[in-house]
Amino acid sequence: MMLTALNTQTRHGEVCPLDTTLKVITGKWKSIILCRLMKQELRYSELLRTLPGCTRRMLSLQLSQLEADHIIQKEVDPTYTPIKTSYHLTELGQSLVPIIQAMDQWGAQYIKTLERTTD
Amino acid sequence: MMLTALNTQTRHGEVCPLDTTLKVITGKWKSIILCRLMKQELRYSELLRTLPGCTRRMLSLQLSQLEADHIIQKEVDPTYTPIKTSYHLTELGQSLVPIIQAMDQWGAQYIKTLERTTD
DNA sequence: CGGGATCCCCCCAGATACTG
DNA sequence: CAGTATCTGGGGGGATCCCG
Repeated sequence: MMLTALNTQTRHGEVCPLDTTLKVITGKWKSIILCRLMKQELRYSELLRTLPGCTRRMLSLQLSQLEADHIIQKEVDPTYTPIKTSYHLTELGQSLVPIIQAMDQWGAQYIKTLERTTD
Repeated sequence: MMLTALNTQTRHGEVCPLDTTLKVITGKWKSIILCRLMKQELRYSELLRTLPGCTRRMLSLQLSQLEADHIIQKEVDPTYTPIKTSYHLTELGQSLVPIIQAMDQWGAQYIKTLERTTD
C-alpha cells in the first residue's frame, strides 16, 4: 500500500506541505471518521453504523487511505470469530487532533458570522 | 451567487463545522490561491501566471467560490483599460490564515516524520 | 484583460454480488 | 464480520471558442 499524501505534494510545481495536510484529511468520509476515532477506538461495523449513507466500499477505501498515510492503525483480533477488526488513531493521527479542533471551531465561528451578515 | 460552504454542512446527517471549513479551503487550486493572497493582493492574470497548470476556467471557478464564501473579495477598477480586477482576502479570509499556517506546519512535520520512518 | 458558454472525456462513487 | 470485484452513470475539469 502506497502513501497517498506524498505523491502529489508538488502538484503545483512546488512543495506545499499545506496540500499534503489537505490530502490527508480530505475525502468524502475522512473528516467524520477522524472525528469518531478521536473519541474512541471503533470496529469497522461500528464505524459503518455511525456513518449513515456511507457504503462499505467507501468506508474500506477511506480507511485504507488513512491507514496508508499512517493516520490510523488497524488491529485484527484473530481470537474472535467471526473476525474482529478495530481502528484507532496513530501517534501521527493524534497530532492532527488540535488542527481538526481548530478547523471545527473556525467553521462554527464562520457559520455564525455568515448567519448574521447574510440574513 | 450562492454560498457553497453551508449547503452541505449536514451531509452526514449532523451539523459538522469541520466539514464547512474543509469545504471552504478544499478545491483543486484554492489552497495555493489562499497562499498567494495571504502575502499580497493580486490580479487575475498575476494569479494565473503563478499557478502553472491552472486554466483560466478553473481559476475563475475557484475564485468565484472563494468569493461566494466571503473568503476573498474582488475589486474592479473601471479607470483602467482594459479592465483591471484584483483579489484580496476579506477579514474572514484573514481569520483563516492561522489555520492554514498550522496545517502547513503540520504537513511539513508529517513529511519529515514519514521520511524517517519509511526509508 | 478577465472572464463565460459549450462540448466532451474520464474518474469517482453508488449498486450489487461474491468471499474468507 | 469485514471486506473485494465488477459494472455503470453523473459530474468535475480540460480544450476550445466567444465576448465586453
